[in-house]
Amino acid sequence: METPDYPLNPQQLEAVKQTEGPLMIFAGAGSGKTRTLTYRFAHIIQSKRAHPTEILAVTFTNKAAREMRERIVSITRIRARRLFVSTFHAFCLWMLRSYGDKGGIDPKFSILDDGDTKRLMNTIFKEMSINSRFLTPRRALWEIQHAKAHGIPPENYTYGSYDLIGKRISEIYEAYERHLKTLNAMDFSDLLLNAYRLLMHSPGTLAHFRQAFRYVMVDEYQDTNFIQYQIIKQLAWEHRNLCVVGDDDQSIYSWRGANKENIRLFHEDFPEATVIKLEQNYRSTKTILHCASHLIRHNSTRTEKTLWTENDTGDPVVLYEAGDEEDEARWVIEKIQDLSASGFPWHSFAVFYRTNAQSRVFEERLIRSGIPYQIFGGFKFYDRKEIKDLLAYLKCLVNPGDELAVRRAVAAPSRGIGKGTLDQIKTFSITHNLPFLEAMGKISEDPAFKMRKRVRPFYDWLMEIRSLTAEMEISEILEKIVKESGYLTPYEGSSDPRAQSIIENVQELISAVANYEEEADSPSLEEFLDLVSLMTDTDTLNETSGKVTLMTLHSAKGLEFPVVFITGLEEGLFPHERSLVDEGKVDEERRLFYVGITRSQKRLFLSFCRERYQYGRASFRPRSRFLRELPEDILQGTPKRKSASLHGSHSPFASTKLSTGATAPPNTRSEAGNNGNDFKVGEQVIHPVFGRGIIKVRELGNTHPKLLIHFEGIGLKLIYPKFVELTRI
DNA sequence: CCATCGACCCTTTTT
DNA sequence: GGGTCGATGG
Ligand SMILES: Nc1ncnc2c1ncn2[C@@H]1O[C@H](COP(=O)(O)OP(=O)(O)OP(=O)(O)O)[C@@H](O)[C@H]1O
Repeated sequence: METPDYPLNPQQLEAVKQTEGPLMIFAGAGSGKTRTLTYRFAHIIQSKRAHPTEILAVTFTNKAAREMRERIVSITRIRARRLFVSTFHAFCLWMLRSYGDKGGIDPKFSILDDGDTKRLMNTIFKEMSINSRFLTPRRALWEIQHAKAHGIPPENYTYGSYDLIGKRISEIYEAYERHLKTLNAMDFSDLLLNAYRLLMHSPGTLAHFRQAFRYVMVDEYQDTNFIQYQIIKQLAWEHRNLCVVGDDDQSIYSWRGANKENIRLFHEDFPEATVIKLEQNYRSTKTILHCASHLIRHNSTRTEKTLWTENDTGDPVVLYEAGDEEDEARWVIEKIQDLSASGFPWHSFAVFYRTNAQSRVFEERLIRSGIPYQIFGGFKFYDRKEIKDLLAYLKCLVNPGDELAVRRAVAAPSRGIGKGTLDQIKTFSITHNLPFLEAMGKISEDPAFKMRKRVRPFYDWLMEIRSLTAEMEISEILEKIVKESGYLTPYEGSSDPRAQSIIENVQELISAVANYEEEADSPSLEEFLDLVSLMTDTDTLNETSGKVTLMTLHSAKGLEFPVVFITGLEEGLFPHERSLVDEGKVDEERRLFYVGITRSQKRLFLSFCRERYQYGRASFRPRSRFLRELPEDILQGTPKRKSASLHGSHSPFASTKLSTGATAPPNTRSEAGNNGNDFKVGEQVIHPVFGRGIIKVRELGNTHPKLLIHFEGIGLKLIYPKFVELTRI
């Protein structure tokens, strides 16, 4: 059967038709890679080459998976009971839960999130009495995650040539693994690593999966790590129907073990592979595309790609030099309002930044302006304390070995069972080789332990709930836990908005559970907890939500928006200072910028700040080197602003046209002014430009105090007395 | 045992 | 500026 009239160009169609044998689709941003992969999946079904469940497609995020699944269903009109389109993590988790017993894995294992692993590592450091400036828990975790991404077990761990520190980390790694085992838990990297081990140690399982998935496809291939590649390689090794899709210029996750080298490995392992290039960009204007291509050429190690578009030239890229982050946010929101007035709906806009910490100012401004927005990254709903507390109860019910969950549940709310008691239970569980919760059970019946009187009621209550899990809905169980534990009691009737929000969040959790039960085929507590563990907030992003989107550049991968703002283009922030030590790392930052630029369909706005508050202190940084790497002819500075808005155009920081090819111009601000410390709220002053005004707010800031001044006939302005000559009346 | 306060480290980026 | 952890006193 031939392809129906899929809306694809000839190269895309070629990739779709080439269903047999290894295939690499290698192409630049916005060239329809994901679209091609989706149609390829559909085509394999429609041409009856395989049953829908015999095709595996791996995506980068759950959201991408969900979208691809929906597209496939709408193209093929199949009734999809279970399509294997998911992230690596979700797929590996599924393998482990359903076939883990073949590799000696207890399928009820818990998944530890970042906070859990951090806390675990802290206790390990205490146990091993490690207190070093060079070896922090954070650092050890980082090393271990890296080792795991490369499939290195503790005994083989080495750290460069620094034997001493390497040996220490290897010991920590070993202890960490031991703890995970007693907890019957895995961290995120374990999901991949243990799935790989399962395949390698259980020939029957490997054979089964090789047969089960006759076609394998991977999106965002450039950001797969070593273990992920080994997994797909193993699955596809015999039938060799492996299609990978990627763009080396968009590799932005090497810091968490992603390995661009996988592109080369693919060619080595599958030398017969066909390579198809896609060269037409369907997403962006000519200007934006030119900007992106010009930038990325500054990277030394990359494969040159042709990328062209039939789209319009479009508007110039706009650069704004902001005084500080408040001014930057002010400018962004002003632009959003302008464009909104000319017909762009709120969800056309995305504001990107390098670090999550930068989001706050934008949020505040958006709230004040009454613009609806959605923010991703940083703090997740499921990271909130009240949510984690309640989920801990549910985890105890599933995995009695999960000491972390039990400890958390016991302490929320506090019920007279403290650290001493819990440590005794811990010791008992080790000496008697029992899961933590069972040790608690034994102790609560043993008269030798005085504290049993306090432990018993809690334990019995938990067991009672556990005995009900079979017959009750999950949401009912959760409600029972909330009610009978008295979790909300301290917050009820409180007028504190914080308490109010805790109650609301708990209610939201209950409805989330109920919602899950309604949607799922065969809901289970275990599956719900899995979904929560793997959920990221980008998964809840909605492109037609009628809201402005705020996110980091990393989260923006794979998305597209009509109007994009890339903010904080300062040396040390973007590229981040942690990357400056290493040319390769700066290249990755540049790719990140490339990814950001290429998310944009119609308009692109860039900005940087002269001054930015970090950790509450001011820092001055020159504009990002990346700005000098953009083509100067399409870049347009925003003309110097004339008063009119709430927060001021501090005249010394007027925007300038970008000057390329030279180092950033020196800071032109005058140091002549008063440093502001001797102005008081309520004082009247005269400003050289705005005239007579009264000081409303004095913000002491560390180095550069700010004054909020109300000027007659003009309104409120933010003034830096250090840079302007203010005269007292 | 637990609530509160202060010291300290922190910030890249996320499945 | 903020969140986490440990010391301290109730
Ligand atoms: N043949 C085509 N005809 C019309 N539109 C297309 C075609 N191919 C791709 N597009 C559109 O171009 C945009 C980019 O496609 P897609 O997201 O698949 O590209 P991509 O290569 O995966 O992008 P990136 O790697 O930058 O995330 C989408 O809006 C898609 O619908």
